[in-house]
Amino acid sequence: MAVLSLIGKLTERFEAAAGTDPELRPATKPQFGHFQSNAALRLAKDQGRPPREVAAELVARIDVADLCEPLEIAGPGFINIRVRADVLAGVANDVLHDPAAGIDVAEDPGRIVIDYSSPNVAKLMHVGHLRTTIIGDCFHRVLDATGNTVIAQNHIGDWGRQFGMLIEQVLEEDLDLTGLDLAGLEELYLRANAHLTADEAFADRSRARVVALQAGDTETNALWQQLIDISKVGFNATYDRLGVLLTDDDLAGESMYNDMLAPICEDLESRGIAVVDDGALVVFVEGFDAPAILRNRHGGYGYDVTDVAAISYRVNTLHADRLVYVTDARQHQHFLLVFEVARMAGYLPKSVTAEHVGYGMVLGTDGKPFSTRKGGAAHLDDLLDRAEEHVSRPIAVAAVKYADLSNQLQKDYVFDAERMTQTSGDTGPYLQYAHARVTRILAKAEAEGIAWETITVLNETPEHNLALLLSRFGEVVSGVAEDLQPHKLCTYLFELATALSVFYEVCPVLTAEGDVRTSRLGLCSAVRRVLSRGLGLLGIEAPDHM
RNA sequence: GCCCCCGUAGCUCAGGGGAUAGAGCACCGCCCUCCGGAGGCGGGAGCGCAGGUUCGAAUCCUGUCGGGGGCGCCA
Repeated sequence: MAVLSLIGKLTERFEAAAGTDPELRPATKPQFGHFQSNAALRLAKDQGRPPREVAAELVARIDVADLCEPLEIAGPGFINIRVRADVLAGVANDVLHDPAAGIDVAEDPGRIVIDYSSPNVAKLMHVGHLRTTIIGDCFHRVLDATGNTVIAQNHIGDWGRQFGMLIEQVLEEDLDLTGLDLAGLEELYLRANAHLTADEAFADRSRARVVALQAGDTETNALWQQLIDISKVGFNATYDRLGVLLTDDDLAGESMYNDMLAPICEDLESRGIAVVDDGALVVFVEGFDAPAILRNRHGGYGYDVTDVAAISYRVNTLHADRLVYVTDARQHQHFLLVFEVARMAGYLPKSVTAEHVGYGMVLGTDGKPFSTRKGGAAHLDDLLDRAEEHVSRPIAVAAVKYADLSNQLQKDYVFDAERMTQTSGDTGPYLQYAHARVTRILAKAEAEGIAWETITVLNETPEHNLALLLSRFGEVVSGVAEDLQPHKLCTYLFELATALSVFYEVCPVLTAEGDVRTSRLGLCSAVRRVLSRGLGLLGIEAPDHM
């Protein structure tokens, strides 16, 4: 049984007395106590009475003496709440002993498909893939921790016209693919692309090769499979370096939907949802100026219909009840359009939600799209290399992930390797440090044979602040599971780490005595668990020493 | 031309109806016989602009300016 959050308990009591959601919020200033309610201000409006009078009446009716100090009315009619010290010790103790560290299982856990990462075969992962991979991994962890069944779908680009030219180029060079790695394939890609634009005959052969691939020609498909296998090795090397959850089991490339495309077109056309316009089969959707193009006038299928097919597969075969897409923000309208088409088709029922989480670009410190020092298009590994110029690998990865997740996803963000790897300030390494330091204290206590079991007494303000923060962890995590905004978890963890530093200043742990010492050790232990768990949800390791 | 996203401190970012708008970095001043000072305390400095809704607007609405992006057969 998860810990019922403090704010949850208080809300119940207030609601019982006030008959309305008290909208409890953490107090904006320490002198206002721990929480505040503005309920009286709203009620006063409806009742046409002075707010302070309404507040006074509420205070008289609300029964929270077992949880709080006497309620106070302040300003125009705010009700300020200060939680009793013994209650704070109790909630900290609950977190300490809760195996989930206060994370609640979702009320209505579901099957959630997350579409993320999605690199292209025969190409190295580039800057943009950093964000989708990190963000999707965080969603994966958070949604899993809150009791959902998460199905990752790595929608790799393993189908389409480019394979015609790639395979033709391999045949023409009589290239032995077995000796190549992903970087080698990318070079092949560049050669093929240059060849394509320069040589009409080659372009014709490439088009024919695409047809052969789709027709299942043996030699063509064998080469295609080789390209994919080599690419997978390259992708996995990057995933290992990043420490994300993706495996080959999550691969669900575009090619998977190939056989679904023609039937979908037939289905939609026969029902009058899709129409032929200018030679192409399209779906017009109200509110969108351009239609979705299912099949182009040459009979080829594009990404619109592939994404519709993917929705159908995820709903009908994977039985998802929530679809999450993590791609860059420029594709936002595309996905809204595709969702709408799938709704019109009935492939995406009302009971299934579909969300596109768009993220902004990665910028260099000059404010322009991030590029290599030479000015070229940056690969994902270039970014990690840049961070590793300042700190060792595990810390560099933490720094990059935290920098990515700690601001609002839809905004562009500045990749400043030097700043993000600092161990002071709002950074990943700072949080890792906080975890390492508190771990050290606990280890020392253990080495000295000092045991701690229960948090019984918390008398100092910094202890209260830590306990209050601990009590909020569960709701912060459910919030991220709900609205998919990981920066809120980052902010929370940074506040917790900062509160821990303040605590150290005034509350000696090992040199304290009796219940005070065991309580402080317990508090440290609970904070350590939440830091570790919280970082884990961001996909960041929490080392015991640095 | 239409549509989407974003304008908060010198810089990087939180806050998205509620009290005197917060943090980090940088800068200045204090605090080290102290479990990890990779700290703590204090200081200066800000909601692009104009209307509107509201008891109350950085937050919601409209307009406007600025930046980025998207607009039929690429993904």
